[in-house]
Amino acid sequence: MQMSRSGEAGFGCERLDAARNRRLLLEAALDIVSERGVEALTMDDLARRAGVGKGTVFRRFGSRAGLMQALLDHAQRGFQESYMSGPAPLGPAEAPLQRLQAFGTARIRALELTGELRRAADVDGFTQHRHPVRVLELSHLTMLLAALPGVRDPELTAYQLEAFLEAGLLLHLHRTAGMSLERITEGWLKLVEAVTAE
Amino acid sequence: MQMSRSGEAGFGCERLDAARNRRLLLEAALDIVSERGVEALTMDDLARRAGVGKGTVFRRFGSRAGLMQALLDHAQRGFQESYMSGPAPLGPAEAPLQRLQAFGTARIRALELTGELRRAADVDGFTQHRHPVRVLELSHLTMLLAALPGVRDPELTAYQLEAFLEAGLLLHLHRTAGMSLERITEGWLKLVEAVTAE
DNA sequence: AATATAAACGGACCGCGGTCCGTTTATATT
DNA sequence: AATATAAACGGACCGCGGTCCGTTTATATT
Repeated sequence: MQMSRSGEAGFGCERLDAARNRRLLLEAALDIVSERGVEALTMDDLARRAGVGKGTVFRRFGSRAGLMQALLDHAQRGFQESYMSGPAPLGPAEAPLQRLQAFGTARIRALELTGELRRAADVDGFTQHRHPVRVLELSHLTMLLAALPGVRDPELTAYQLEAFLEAGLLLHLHRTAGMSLERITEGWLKLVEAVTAE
Repeated sequence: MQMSRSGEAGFGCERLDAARNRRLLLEAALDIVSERGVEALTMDDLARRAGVGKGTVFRRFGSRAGLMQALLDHAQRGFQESYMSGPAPLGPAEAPLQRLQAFGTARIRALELTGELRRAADVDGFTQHRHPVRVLELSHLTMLLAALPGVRDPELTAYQLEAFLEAGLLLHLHRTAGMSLERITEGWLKLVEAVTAE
């Protein structure tokens, strides 16, 4: 009988061909996205570029949103480390209020880079709030808010803050409504001040 | 030569067959949605039920999201009248701060009824912020916020408030995160207080 | 009433995301 | 090395949203 797979610790226990195909697919996806943008990526195209069958793509990532999620996860890894264990003002050396403000400021600054990717990973509309990247950010915001005396319901307040940072909204404010990133950032700072005031 | 159509004043200048088909389609769509839910509505199905060609559906509503928008617009007409010209606390007889609070409270209370419809009308992710229903609500919030002394940037603050009332988020908070409507409403009231405090 | 014409119609068609299931292959076991 | 088997593979297939374009029709004009 075959050993049952552990299933823990990420993808370390994948079969060799599976791991190789994952890598091929992610590389091909990144190529397409950087060449022609997020919208232009189709799953058939991706399968062809990576030299695998279409079924394999869906076996690996579940859906188009899942693939985007994987790309986003990879692209955000540096940011995640920064706000979890990096230097001030994002990291734990800084006071909670300033970390909150720095968090949003960084997110808004990165809008041009990762905005499209985030929006593509959010298409779902319902499960978008369960994506690992978002869940992690949310628990981070909740933790920071819980450390401040003026906040009654840190979890719900975290959702309120995160809602403003949603990629679709920020892109709309910047591109369609024509607001400058400075103005949006200022709005973020004021919002954080407001919800944390005693 | 034929008279050029005015194009103004809604759909009053539609050809008779066009107007009839619009009505047939909206009725059929409402039937399907109330019978089997928003998700179950397909454009082919709708065309068949209404007894028209598929092209006609898209000629009328542009897209699935456009159709949902039309349904939502119809469903929300009463609410729109309430907050624009109805009695207190939603209407103009009440003070701005209380109207703001009543607005969100009403939206949260109506979640079970129109939440799914709103989410379906929002699928786009980018143009969702340009839909007439939302634009109207947004300008209403902006106006109320502009009447309060503590608000520096009413337009941006309106977006921040509206972001929390987004249907996908509220449904997630209520159904997935398990928060009661009372708690969510309380969060809304606190948020309004916070962003309007001097 | 006859006519012209812009508007509306409708269904064949397209490309996409996603599924299904018979085939292949990596790996544990002997 | 041979074997068993669970996992991975891949491409035909499906249903959907959306488009295209030849055909029909409401309506203004004569």
